[in-house]
Amino acid sequence: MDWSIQEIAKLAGTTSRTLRHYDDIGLLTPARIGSNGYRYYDEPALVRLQRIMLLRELGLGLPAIGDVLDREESAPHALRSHLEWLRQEQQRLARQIASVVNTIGALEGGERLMAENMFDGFDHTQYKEEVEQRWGKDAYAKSDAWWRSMSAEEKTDWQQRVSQLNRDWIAASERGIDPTGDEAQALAQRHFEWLRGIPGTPGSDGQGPTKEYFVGLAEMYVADERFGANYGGQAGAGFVRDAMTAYADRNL
Amino acid sequence: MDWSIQEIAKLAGTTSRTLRHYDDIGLLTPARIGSNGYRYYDEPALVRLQRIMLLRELGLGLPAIGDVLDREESAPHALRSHLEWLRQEQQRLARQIASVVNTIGALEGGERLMAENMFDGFDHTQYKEEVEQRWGKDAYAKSDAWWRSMSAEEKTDWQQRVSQLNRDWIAASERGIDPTGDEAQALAQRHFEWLRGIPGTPGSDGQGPTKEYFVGLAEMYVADERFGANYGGQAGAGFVRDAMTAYADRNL
DNA sequence: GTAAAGCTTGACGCCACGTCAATGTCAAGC
DNA sequence: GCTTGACATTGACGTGGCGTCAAGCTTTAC
Repeated sequence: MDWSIQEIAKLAGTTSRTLRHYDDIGLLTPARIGSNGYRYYDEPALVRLQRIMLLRELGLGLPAIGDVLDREESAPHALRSHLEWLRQEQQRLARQIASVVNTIGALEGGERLMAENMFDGFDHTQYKEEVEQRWGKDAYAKSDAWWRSMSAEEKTDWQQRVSQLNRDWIAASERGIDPTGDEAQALAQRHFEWLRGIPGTPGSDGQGPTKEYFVGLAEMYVADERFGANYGGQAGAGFVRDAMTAYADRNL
Repeated sequence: MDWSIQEIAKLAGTTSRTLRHYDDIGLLTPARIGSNGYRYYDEPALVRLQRIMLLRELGLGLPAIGDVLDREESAPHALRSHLEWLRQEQQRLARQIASVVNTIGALEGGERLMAENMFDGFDHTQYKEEVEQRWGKDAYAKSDAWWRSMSAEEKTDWQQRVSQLNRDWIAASERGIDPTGDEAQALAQRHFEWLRGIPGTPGSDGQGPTKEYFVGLAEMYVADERFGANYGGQAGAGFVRDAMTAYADRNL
């Protein structure tokens, strides 16, 4: 199964021109090229594109992105590092929102503005060098160390656990059992453990995710129907959500 | 009180070159220019710069930003519109995180990727036209309508309420009363009502902010010391946080 | 069979600055 | 008073990541 250049552009929310540019500079070459000269992309290309766009949001230049991707072995463990960045971005946004709310309050109160507060959360580029360092030399220190410390056996074991968890969720929801019952709660527990194992997740180095984070993720499964497809559609996602929130209420 | 070009650049997290560029194109002219030719900026210039940078993050071009700012009357009510955008960005990020978590799970489970899920939350530019429209012609429909529908009297009334609320928070915290007591809870109630009045805030058109949002904001006051300065420093922010969380526990 | 839509390869354009270069100015220390 | 180093000025050129034509071939839809 492969896609035309336009199809992949729409999927990724970019343009065909950009994809051709990426081909030109050798950043993302199509899976195959038809006898007519058309570019066709496959699934691995999609994964690579997702990573390219993540790195672009990070502010990296295209050559730097190429370096990072080519020095890469495992896509998943690099994606974990991306997650960390994304979460920092969320915090930056949160601070920016707070800053604007603050400015509104001050302006409407007719008070003096405190310059330092006004721009909190704004500096988007400040870490640029640090970012280049991290993604260049440092080789994903945290995430990498974590993944590398596993033996090949442990790695496949980890993968199988994820896969099994997904299947078990679907099976449980299809059997129509009680999401607050023991069996579903055991699944929620496993889900919790899985999240804890992802570096960069809040609480991954300690007691595990916070209640808010855990519940928030569960809600997201339902809120976005396409996302819930992983758990066998809307109904499955709802089941997962119910089980997870019940678990959070009791244990977190 | 005014600042040199470098000082203001550091405050805003940008460069002096950018500020000179903004001066060149007439987007942000210094408050005054010394006899030596140096640029000096004052407080209104800072406010304008904050808004410029917000609009830049929106993806607007500099000429468009100039248009928007010059057509502007009230800074606060425009900032409210910005808030809405920022919150949408947060949601986009949340979806992007979910998407990446999803990809990790799928890759490690060795499952097939579903292309539509992979890029959820990525499209950053899709709304560009819509944004230009909104900030151009549409004249901040929601926020504007809300603000304009108020009489002059109501507007000053609103402003005074904000200002008074801030002062009351500080006074209460300095008196050392119990944050869970009736008096502090009344303040939390007023804070709640204020947030409800800000369009774009989750729940602003209904029952008011959700518990999570309310508590999250309270936590932020403490987490970032500079931000808490509005409430009379660390201690004041802690007091506000305690009162707000107690309020949320009981009423939300 | 024809039109509309999509693909190709160039090639030029462009915005928001980065990055020199050459020079003037301010504050601190000797 | 003189030097030094940080910071300011204007001017000009450079550039990254595409957008945007142009001219022509292919595929799809009717």
